Amino acid sequence: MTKPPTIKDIARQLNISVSTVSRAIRNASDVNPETKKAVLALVEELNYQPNQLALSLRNKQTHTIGVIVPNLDYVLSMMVRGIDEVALEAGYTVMICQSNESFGREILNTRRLLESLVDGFIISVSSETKTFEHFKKIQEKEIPMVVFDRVTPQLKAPSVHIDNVGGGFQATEHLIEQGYKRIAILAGPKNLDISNKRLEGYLNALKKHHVKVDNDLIVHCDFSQDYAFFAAEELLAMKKRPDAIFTISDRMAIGAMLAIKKKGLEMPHDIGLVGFNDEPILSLVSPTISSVEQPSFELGKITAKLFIEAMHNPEETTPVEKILKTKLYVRESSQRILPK
Amino acid sequence: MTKPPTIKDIARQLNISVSTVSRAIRNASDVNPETKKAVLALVEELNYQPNQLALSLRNKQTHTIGVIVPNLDYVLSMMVRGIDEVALEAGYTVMICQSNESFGREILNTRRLLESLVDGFIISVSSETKTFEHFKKIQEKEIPMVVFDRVTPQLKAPSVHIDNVGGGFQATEHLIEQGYKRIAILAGPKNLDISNKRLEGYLNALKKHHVKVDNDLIVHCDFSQDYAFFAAEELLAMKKRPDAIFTISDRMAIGAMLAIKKKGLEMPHDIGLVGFNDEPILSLVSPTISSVEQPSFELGKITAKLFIEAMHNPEETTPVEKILKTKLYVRESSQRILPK
DNA sequence: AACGGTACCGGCAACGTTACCGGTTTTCCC
DNA sequence: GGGAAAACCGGTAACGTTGCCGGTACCGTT
Repeated sequence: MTKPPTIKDIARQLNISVSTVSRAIRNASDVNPETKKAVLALVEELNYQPNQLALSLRNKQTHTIGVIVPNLDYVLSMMVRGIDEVALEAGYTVMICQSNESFGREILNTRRLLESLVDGFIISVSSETKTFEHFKKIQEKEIPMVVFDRVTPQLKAPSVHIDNVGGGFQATEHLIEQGYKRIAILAGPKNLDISNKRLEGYLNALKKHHVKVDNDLIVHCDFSQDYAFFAAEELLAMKKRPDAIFTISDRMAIGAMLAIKKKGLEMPHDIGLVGFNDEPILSLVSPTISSVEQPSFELGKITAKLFIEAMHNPEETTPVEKILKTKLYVRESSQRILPK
Repeated sequence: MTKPPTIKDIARQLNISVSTVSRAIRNASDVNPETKKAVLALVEELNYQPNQLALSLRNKQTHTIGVIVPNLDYVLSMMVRGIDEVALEAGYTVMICQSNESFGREILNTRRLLESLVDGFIISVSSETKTFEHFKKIQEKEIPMVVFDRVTPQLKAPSVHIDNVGGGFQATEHLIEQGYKRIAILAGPKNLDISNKRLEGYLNALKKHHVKVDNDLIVHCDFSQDYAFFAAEELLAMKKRPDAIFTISDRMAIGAMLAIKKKGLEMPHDIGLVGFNDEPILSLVSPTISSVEQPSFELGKITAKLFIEAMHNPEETTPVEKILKTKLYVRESSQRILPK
């Protein structure tokens, strides 16, 4: 285990002081070109690499960003790739932690990353999270933080997310326009803002088109396919069953699709279905499923850019909020009226 | 920006030396119980957290593992979750870097992680990677390293992977037993060991059952669905077209499926299809697609465990190699003969 | 010859922590 | 009561780096 060379080794071999070596390596000023050349030559020869730990200790920054995500499903892993892309470019290394949708795990991750002295946080909250004390700690220490995708009004921080209200509206209005009358929504956990917003969009669309809201058609369950399946089964077992379902995620849409098939109903004739996220799988199943697309990769990139900005203007007064537009992709599952 | 409290602050407030504080905090020995109590009380009050950077600098270890993966698709993100799980338990923080299947990016990631002075590496190589100098650098520095999933004989290191030969064999033998005569294989890039091994299993199965190898039925393409689609189209356009296709990934199986449907062929009657990975999507498409399952989450956990072992026995002579069994899931796409 | 300026360099302290050594006081035992 | 051991504590150096300050040598100017 030959220890890596340090600035001291170079100084010793060249019979000069460490200060001079240090200066030679970065700051051209105040150092004889000859000396500098000698130092750089030796740097090359010994393959000297500055010790980042020592630098971090001295400069009080680690050039590391802590990213906390609830999971690494299709959407989030795209977003993470976007974050990674931009961060790497800007000289940051990213530490990705998965909370696995667990509140406890999220707290642990936060603590670990704080201990690692990351320069900042990029966060998407877990579905279990209802209190935000662990994140407040970050803010108390005045460490930059940006939330993305799963944001929450309870956390005053710069945020990047899609227009969830708009997305919910797009999906619902589309179903209305296709002539569906009893449109149900499979929403997520009630504490998740992302779910509430999509629900809000759903309600907005109903209101705009003077459709009466039926609370029996609003169902909350968790994001998993299985839960969505059971929830959809219950919906379909109602006396006056819905003739369309809007699910706020594609995973749930798959669950709903399975329930619909099991019940023997035909899409889009008997019932319409629209999901959210536009995962590739939707064009592979039969019938293909309509969905609201969000620009995941782009969103990740924008988040990282915003973070880096926030990093450089530490004292921004009003937290920025960036909202990205969604786009509805209409497929077989909801298209009763063919476009002319 | 109130600076976090240090051991010095505590010492000053209690009028004792930093050495004593340091001892009080971890090593019970050589410190008066009274003093210790006072220190711990103040630790609590000030909410003191040891500075990991300083610790790392001193102890020459960062308790951080660098993980490099080519992407975060279904299989790899499961594996990463397994790694994360075990590492976190053992007190390590994980830095996940995606190479995006790019050789250059992989090198950059390696360098960055080396600079970050991670305690070790857990690596799955990109599909572009043909030379391994960048990883050799890790070994020269005698930093522990474990490779997983996408391993390569060119890299002498402890490794964890599935039995790729066995998996390829299972899939192919199954197709033979179902009565398919001209079985094609869609393999991956030629430099990927993982692909070559599955191909080897394919050849083994043919040999065992005295089926003649037809080189026209062995096609190499990259892992993407689109490429697989085109490759499958070409296969199906042959004069003597294959009556079964084994693809070494599910993404490719999807591509092949689309080509088969476009051609108007029926699975499993006209043609059989078996994929690899057993992604959930396979049971959602129609027909459902058979596939070779690998225990991804488990594999990740085992990898991390092996890494931690390697960490503690730095001078292991023979690199361990752990091989996990695969399991074939037979679905509609390949089941011509119904089980009795 | 005296002075000011510049080019170059080295020493010290500091970032936060701990290992090691040496010192003082107390306790214990014969 | 003397000596040894135990209990407790503080100072120093070190991990690798850089900012700051002060110092020397040389040059050109008056």
